[in-house]
This record gives sequence, C-alpha cells and structure tokens, in this order.
Amino acid sequence: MSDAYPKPDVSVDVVLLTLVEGKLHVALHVRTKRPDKGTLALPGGQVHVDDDDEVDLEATAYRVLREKVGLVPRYLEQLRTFSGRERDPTRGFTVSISHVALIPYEELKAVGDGVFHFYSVDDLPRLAFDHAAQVSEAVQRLRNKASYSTLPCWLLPEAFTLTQLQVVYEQIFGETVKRGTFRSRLGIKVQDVRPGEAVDEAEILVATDQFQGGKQRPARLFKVNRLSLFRRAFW
Amino acid sequence: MSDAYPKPDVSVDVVLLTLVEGKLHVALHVRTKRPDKGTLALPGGQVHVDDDDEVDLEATAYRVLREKVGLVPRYLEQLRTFSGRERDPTRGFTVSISHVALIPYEELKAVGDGVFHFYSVDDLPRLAFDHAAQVSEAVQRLRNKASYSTLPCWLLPEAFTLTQLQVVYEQIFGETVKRGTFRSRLGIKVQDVRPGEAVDEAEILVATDQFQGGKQRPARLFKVNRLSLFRRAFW
DNA sequence: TAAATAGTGTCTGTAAGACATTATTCG
DNA sequence: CGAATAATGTCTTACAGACACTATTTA
Repeated sequence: MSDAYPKPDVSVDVVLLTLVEGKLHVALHVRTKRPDKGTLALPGGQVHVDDDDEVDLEATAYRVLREKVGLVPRYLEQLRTFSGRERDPTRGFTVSISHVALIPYEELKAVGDGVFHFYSVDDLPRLAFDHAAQVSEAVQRLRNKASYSTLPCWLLPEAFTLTQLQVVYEQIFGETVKRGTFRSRLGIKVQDVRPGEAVDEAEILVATDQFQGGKQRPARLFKVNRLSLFRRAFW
Repeated sequence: MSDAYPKPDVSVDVVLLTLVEGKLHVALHVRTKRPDKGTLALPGGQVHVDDDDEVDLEATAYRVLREKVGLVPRYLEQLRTFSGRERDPTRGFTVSISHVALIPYEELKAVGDGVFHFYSVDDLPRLAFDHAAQVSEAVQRLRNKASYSTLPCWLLPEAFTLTQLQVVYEQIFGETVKRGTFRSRLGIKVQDVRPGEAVDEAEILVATDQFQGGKQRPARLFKVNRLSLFRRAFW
C-alpha cells in the first residue's frame, strides 16, 4: 500500500563550520558531476539503507564527514530538512536533511585532504542547488544559539582560555564586550576554583590544572562539560 | 548513479497542539491498518511526488491536515526529521519529517469530524511508532519558544485579551506570573494606544477597537502581528 | 621595573518582580 | 455603593555594563 507512491530522493548535507583567522568559514568542494558540475557545494551523500551500521540519518551525516572530510566532528546537529521539486530539476522532488557541524580549525588543518576548502560565510560565491540557503540558515542557527548557550566552545580546541572564548563570541556576533561583563555573565570566579571542578553552579565550564603562558601572566585553561543554556541571552 | 541506492520511505507527521480547558492537548486517531493497528497515532501521510501542487514537504503537511483533520492551521513549522530502521520494522529504514501545528480549540470544535480526538500531552497512552517522542519534542519546542516569543498567541482566537494571553503563557509553563510583570515584559501601555496601532515599538501586538465585556470592566482585544522574539526570556 | 595580559572589585543605571492603587463596568 | 476585573504606578532588588584596580608572568 505504502509502496504505491513513488519515493523522493533522500540525501544528507552537512554545513561544516570553523573559525579561520577569526572569521566563520564553511567547507566546500567543487562538484565533479552533473548537475551543477564545477560549482561549489556542501559535503553530502545518499542514505545507505542497506548498511546495518547506518542506523539513522545522523549516522549518515557522520559517515559523509568521515568519508569526504576524514574526521569526526566535536558537534553535530540536525538543521532543517529542505525539500521540493525545484532544488535539483534533474532529479525531480528531492529531500535533503541538512546538518550543522562545528570543528576547530586545528583539527581540519591536521587532516587537510585538499578536496575541501574553506570560504568565509560573509563572502560566498554561487553555490550549487539550495546550498547557499543551507549555509545561511546554519550561520543563523549558530549565532542564535551562541547568544544563550556554550555552543561556541566547540569551535575551540578541547581546552581553551576565557579570553579565547570571549574572542569567539565576539567574532560570531561582530561586537566587542567588556571582559568583566563577559565573565560575570558566565558567573565565573576563576581563582577560587580547583582543577576538575566546575566553575559555576550550572557546571557550564570546568577548570583544568593547565595554564597557557605567553609573555605575560598565564591564563587558566578550561573545558566545556556539555552544551549548557544560559538563563538570559548574551546580546 | 544516484538511483543505485534503494530509497527509504518518506512521510510527514504533524503534532497538532491545542488548548482544551487550559491544558495542552494533541490530536490523535486510532490506526486502522497494520502495523500498530488499533494504536493511537499522529496525523501523517506519504509524499505525493507526482502531484504538482505539492511543491515541498510543507505543502505535504498542509495537505495532510486538510485531508485528515479538515482545516488550515494558523501556525505550522517543521520540528525535526526522525529516521531509522527501528521506527517501523515492517518498512525498514524510514524517514519522517515531523511538524508542529497550533490551532485554537474553537476552530477544531467547529470542524469536529470525530476521527481525531484530543489527549492531554501530560497524560498520554502508548502511541504508535516513535510518535510519543515526536509529541514530547513538539511540546518542548513550544515551551521553549514561548519563553521568548509570541508563539502562544496562535493557541488563541485571532483577537484576545491580555489576561487570556497571560493565562495561556501560565498554562504552558505551569507557573503563575504577576499581571504587572507580564504586561511590563510586553512593554505594553494599553490606554494610550489607538486601535490598529501597535502596542509597543517592537510591534508585537496590535490593539483592536473591540472590547470583551463580562460582568465587569471590559478588556481590550488584541491581535498578533507576526511571530516576534523578545530580547529577554520570560521564565 | 616596564610591558602585557589575567583576573577581580566597585559603582551606576535599568529593568524585573512584589505589591498597592486607580479605573470601569454591572447589578 | 459593592463586586469584579482591567490597567497602571511605586518601590525594592538584582544584575548588566562601564571602569578602575590588582595579580602574575617575561624581559
């Protein structure tokens, strides 16, 4: 009965975001097949419904990143499902479950396969299909969640200083913030916290026993426990 | 090439929420087909990829509601795409694009086809497939968005009093709030606003020239302009 | 000690929440 | 006028934001 209807094509796309030199960038590659051959596109792929390891579409997204970019993202979430018969006229009605992934650029540099390159999200060329809309919505989602959560932590290495974290927030929003204000928002009193303990009662950040020293007073390194939401928005 | 892979089944489900006697309810019907015959389920259906009117999956969701419940919702948004080979063992790997719809109960009563019935979301029986998870996420989404937006307005008739709106917010959160606090949060000064004008600079609510009088001082009726976001969360 | 950045303390203005008061209808 | 609910005003407290100050390292 349910097989009476022809099925639409189902694929998964991933908007992989990272910070390069202080600006948000997205991973794109040049399509080698038609349609839109020669145009920049997001990593994506079909669902392997016969592969027992592919338990759901999230597993598909992880496989796409593993096969095409060569790594496991520290953060991945479903963005939205894009659909319609105009997305790819050669295939008719198609459905694409779009995802957002965040990876620190250090990890991406280490892989560096040369197939994917990073483009500033504020200065994109023409993209294939509706991929420009997907990037746009992914950046919106990141900006929005950044205003009330610890999501930007996943654009940094596992351990980071509070100043590094503040800079990431500022870069995402394009606005500066006073250091005192930033820290009081996190509810942080760094000095009377022991390594391994959470910095605040909400357990947003965990202090490590490591410090990052440059040519001045060293800064304590922190880790993020899990994605935490703030009671009040930042900006 | 892309047709080398077998395609998963794609369907659309709708979590239709409404307020019945002050409590959130969801529309469910008893399945008449296997699998899960006799179990309560959400309205849903396959995509009609050959129907030119079905431009995308949102159109599919609207058609499902039109055909199965008999009306056009005042609010509809995509929730999340559920997928996997365990959802419906008889069909293998399936994909369902879940939606949330809000309708004032007055409209639903007027239709009343007898096929769908409303169950309190806080006291659900066993549902078919992963529909319980879909309802749970839909309610979470509503509670979350209610805390920083005018979304609850779509559970009320087109025109409503501020007290009615406050009660809806309180019912969604399960907490009471002082009347003065509620109104100052909306930035509302009712009396010096002319009908048709927005009540606040953010144009969240628009005053009508109508009043709803009971056995006491009549309350001004308002309409909502569009979905608006607050700068600060409510609760 | 000078430079540089890390981290904290203090003050002020704004706004949320509690509570009291006024306004407008009906009977 | 009393009852009932609408709508607003006032006071207190909490917190965001600005700014200045102290702390700890290297050179």
